[in-house]
Amino acid sequence: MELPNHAKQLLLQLNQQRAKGFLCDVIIVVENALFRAHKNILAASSIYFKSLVLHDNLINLDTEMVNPSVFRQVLDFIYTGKLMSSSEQSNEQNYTALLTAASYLQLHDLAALCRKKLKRSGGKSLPSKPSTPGPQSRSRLNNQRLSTSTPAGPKNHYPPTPSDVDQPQPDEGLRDKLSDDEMFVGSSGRNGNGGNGSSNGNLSSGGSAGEPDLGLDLSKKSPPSAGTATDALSPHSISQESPQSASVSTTNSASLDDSSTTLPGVDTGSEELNSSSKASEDNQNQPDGPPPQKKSRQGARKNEWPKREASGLKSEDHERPLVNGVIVGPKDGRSSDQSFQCKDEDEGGENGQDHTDESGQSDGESAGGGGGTGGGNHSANYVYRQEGFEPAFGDNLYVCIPCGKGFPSSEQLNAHVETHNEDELYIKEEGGTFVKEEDEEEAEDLSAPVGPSSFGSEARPFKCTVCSKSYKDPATLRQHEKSHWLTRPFPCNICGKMFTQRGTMTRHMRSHLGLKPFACEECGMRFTRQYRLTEHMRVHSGEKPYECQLCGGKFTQQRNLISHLRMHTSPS
DNA sequence: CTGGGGATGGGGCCC
DNA sequence: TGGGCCCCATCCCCA
Repeated sequence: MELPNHAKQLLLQLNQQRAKGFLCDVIIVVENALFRAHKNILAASSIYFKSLVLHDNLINLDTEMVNPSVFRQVLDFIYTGKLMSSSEQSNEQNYTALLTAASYLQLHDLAALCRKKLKRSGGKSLPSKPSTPGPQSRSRLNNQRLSTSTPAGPKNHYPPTPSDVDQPQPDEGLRDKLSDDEMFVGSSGRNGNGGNGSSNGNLSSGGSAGEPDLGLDLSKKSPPSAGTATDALSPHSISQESPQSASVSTTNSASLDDSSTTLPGVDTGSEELNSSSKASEDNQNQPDGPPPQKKSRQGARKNEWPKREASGLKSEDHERPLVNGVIVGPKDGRSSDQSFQCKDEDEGGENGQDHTDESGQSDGESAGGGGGTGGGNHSANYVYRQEGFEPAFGDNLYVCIPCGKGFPSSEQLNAHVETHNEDELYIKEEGGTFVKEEDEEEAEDLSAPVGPSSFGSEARPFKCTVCSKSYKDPATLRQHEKSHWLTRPFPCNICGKMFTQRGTMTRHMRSHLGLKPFACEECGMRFTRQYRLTEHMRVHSGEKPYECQLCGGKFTQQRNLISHLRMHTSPS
């Protein structure tokens, strides 16, 4: 007994879900375009994707290898098995580009298809050896850097180089990768920065030089997580997607919707951590008992950040995956960053979901991209609309989210986006919100009592003309002066929040993505920053280096000492 | 119920 | 650019 149309129907459904962003759990960034998709689907169609989605919910593709238009076709192909030709370019060009992309992405069927097409059309332009573009090698470097801790061989790079991908043995890049991931398993290197290898160098591929926003290497050391990697990546396992690989998403289960929790029997193995993942995880890790945490507190804690995120995403939307909707920048106010607002473009996708779709095809109503609207905040999200998914925009498939304008080409969108950034650069002075910072002095004395504390009084010849703070070197002064600017040059690509320092912004991005590279060996808890881990380790060691001079109370953290001191000093 | 303490998250900023 | 440390905010637990 076999349903003849089963596969087809299934694909159809999936494609419709993609159209609505329903259950989409990964965003692929291509230049300024964002595509949403399902990890499982991507992983099932390409080993390369498989390795990427393993640790990341945001994937940045090398723009030298694929552009938004091409990627749209690629994605369509993945979800439909059909090649929709692009009207923008000559067919041959298009197939050439597609072939390059397919090779890069290790979509071998698609590549073969393109080759066939090209051959048929006389294809001498067959790009059998796409030249190695700069960014590519950049990302490769990056990946090597990222995975320095892994012994994986010299070819330890993620985005396979073109020469790799075009090899007949497609799995080569993967194999390298495999070893990477295997290294994650139980590799608890951590601490001294030892552990963890790569994950996505791809985020850094960033495309054409000088693309400040996208070329982020957010993962830096990626989580030693993914105990799952081993089998998830076994070369032949594509079709037998193990539950583990399905569950991997590690980096950000926070952003996965509950579907991710529907993988009960999943033995996450050492996959630990996933600090953000739900309670079920604890059980998975410790099938026969409570989690190792000494305090239930920690168990509870584990949920914290997902919780926050969820709360930010509107409670009605129960854990709607962050990536599912495009997240729009917070309005203002400091803590606003903690409450991302999820664009509800796909309302129907989640609750009202399916249904609506039967009729048809990919013409669902509201599309992936996110309602274009933007509602006037400074989001920096730019979505490339997936064809057919958003009739409202007609031919203008490239839509700028902040203002909702559509553009017929990525170039035009890019140009437009530029103007946004500039605007944002010079606006943003709005009342009051952007304040804070100078409240540090008072606390200073409080924290003084103990701790390694501060300020030697070396020469600080570089003085800020605005606030007269002084610094040892001009670079620091420059950096400081930025804090006086009315503008913040570094926008978060996901929520649009602006930052004065790139580093702060990338760190912030990590929190979106749930990248928590630093894991505690004792309890598996994970952190976004080394410092946090250090701090946390005192919980286990019992060390309490901070002592209150007034009452002798000891604290593991300086900040707690400070708040304690407030208690002493506050009138009440 | 409340306040204090423990613990964690995120942003700013200096080095 | 990344690390480290500061800050505030917040959550949870417990007395």
